[in-house]
Amino acid sequence: MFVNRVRKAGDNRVATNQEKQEKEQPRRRQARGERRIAQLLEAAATVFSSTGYTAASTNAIAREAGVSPGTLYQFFPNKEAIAIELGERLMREMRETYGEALAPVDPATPLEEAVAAAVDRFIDFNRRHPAFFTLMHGPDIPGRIAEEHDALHATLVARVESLLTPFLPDIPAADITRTAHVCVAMYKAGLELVLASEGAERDAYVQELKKVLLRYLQPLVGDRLAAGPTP
Amino acid sequence: MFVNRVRKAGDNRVATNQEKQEKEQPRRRQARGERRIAQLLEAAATVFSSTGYTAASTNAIAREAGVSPGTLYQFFPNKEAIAIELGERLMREMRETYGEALAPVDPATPLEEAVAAAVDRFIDFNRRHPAFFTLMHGPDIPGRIAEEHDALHATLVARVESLLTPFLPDIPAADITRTAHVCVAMYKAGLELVLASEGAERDAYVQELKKVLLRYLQPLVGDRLAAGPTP
DNA sequence: CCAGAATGCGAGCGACCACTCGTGTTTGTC
DNA sequence: GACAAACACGAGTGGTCGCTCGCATTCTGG
Repeated sequence: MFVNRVRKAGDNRVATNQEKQEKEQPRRRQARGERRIAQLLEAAATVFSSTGYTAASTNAIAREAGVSPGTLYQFFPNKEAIAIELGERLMREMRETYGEALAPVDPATPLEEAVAAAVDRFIDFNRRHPAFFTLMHGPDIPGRIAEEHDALHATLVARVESLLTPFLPDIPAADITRTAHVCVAMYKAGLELVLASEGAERDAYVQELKKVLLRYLQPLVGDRLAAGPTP
Repeated sequence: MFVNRVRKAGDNRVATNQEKQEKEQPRRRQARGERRIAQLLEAAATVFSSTGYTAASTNAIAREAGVSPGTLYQFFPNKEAIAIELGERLMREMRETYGEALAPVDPATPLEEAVAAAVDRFIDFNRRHPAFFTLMHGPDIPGRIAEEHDALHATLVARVESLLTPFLPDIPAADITRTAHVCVAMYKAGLELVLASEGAERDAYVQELKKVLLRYLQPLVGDRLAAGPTP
């Protein structure tokens, strides 16, 4: 279903003695440690979003954070763990901030509003956290993050599906699923376009993205409701 | 004294020895060499499309082609050159096969047909050459291929623009350009969806992609048809 | 048929990278 | 203040990768 996932040799996977200790032993962490972790994750976000996951070296992340490589490994067992933790924090923040953004399944809401609101919110989030797009889109991400991405993708599709279903009672479920997949794919492509532009052009692309989604969905909904908000 | 010298040990990056060689002295190549090159490029296409550019090792390409690493470097100065040559050959084939596919600027052609034909042709090409998508889409591609990609992208956008323009005489050029960018972006997203599925599902996605593009463009064209020919 | 060019091989080199380890410093607790 | 644990450092380790080099083999023109 998804693009080529590369789990490549080069992730020198070594079982370390740290892993054994951290099995079920929550390490007593000082405030300084928590600060370092936040600092490292911020640095990682910067480096990841500017070079991608694979090309980002742990030394570069440590340098960006102003610490030594050894310090980095004091808090993360390996490179992948950094990306996973960062991804999880971003996912959590997104869910907290926009958790219910995609689930106003009230069929009274005009489709236009639902689409516009969802697009605006998600674009806003991605604008504020460029690393999120990098982690969830890169073709070079390791297995674990890919799972997270797939989970997020599935959630998105499911939400769109449930958002669509009340509008489309006569359509087979398989068709609705496919339609949802198309919507998400088009949203992602539009997001890329939006993130790559600035200022007025960016806003214009946001409008175009909404147009694409709306016009794609309108004919389906039109069977049931008169197209657009009726005066 | 044999051929290529230069290249001190430790100069792991850029190849400067090619300039002298290929400047005005095309290497006399035997039929066997041409065969090897084709063989290596085919192997590279396989490896690239299955693992991506960065993760693909030159040794893996050589192994896939059934030759030694040294033999590979007999014909290509470095890894990037392999991708560049492969990209150029694919681009050339695409231009030869579908060169004029996107330029039937006959305004009499219904938009629906134009869109459907273009989509079908390009999808067919990408189905037959999976490496093309990998090379032109990967975020991990080196500078030179990125240039190629940008050139192709610009060409695509320009073609779509010129295809659109006769339908939309009243729209500002900037808007048409933006619309073309959106079309190409949506096409790429749809292509990804199509390439990731198979059989009937694949065909269904092709249909959906056409719908997306058509419905996005229809209102623009519709304005014109409704208003009649402009004086 | 035979010089020399083109082709082929594969062990190995240097660079880089993820990650470690011995050692020293700070911090919390008694 | 004493002690241990957490934190910090950075040179070093093993591994992979792009690429090379000396040498063997095959082709081609004269």
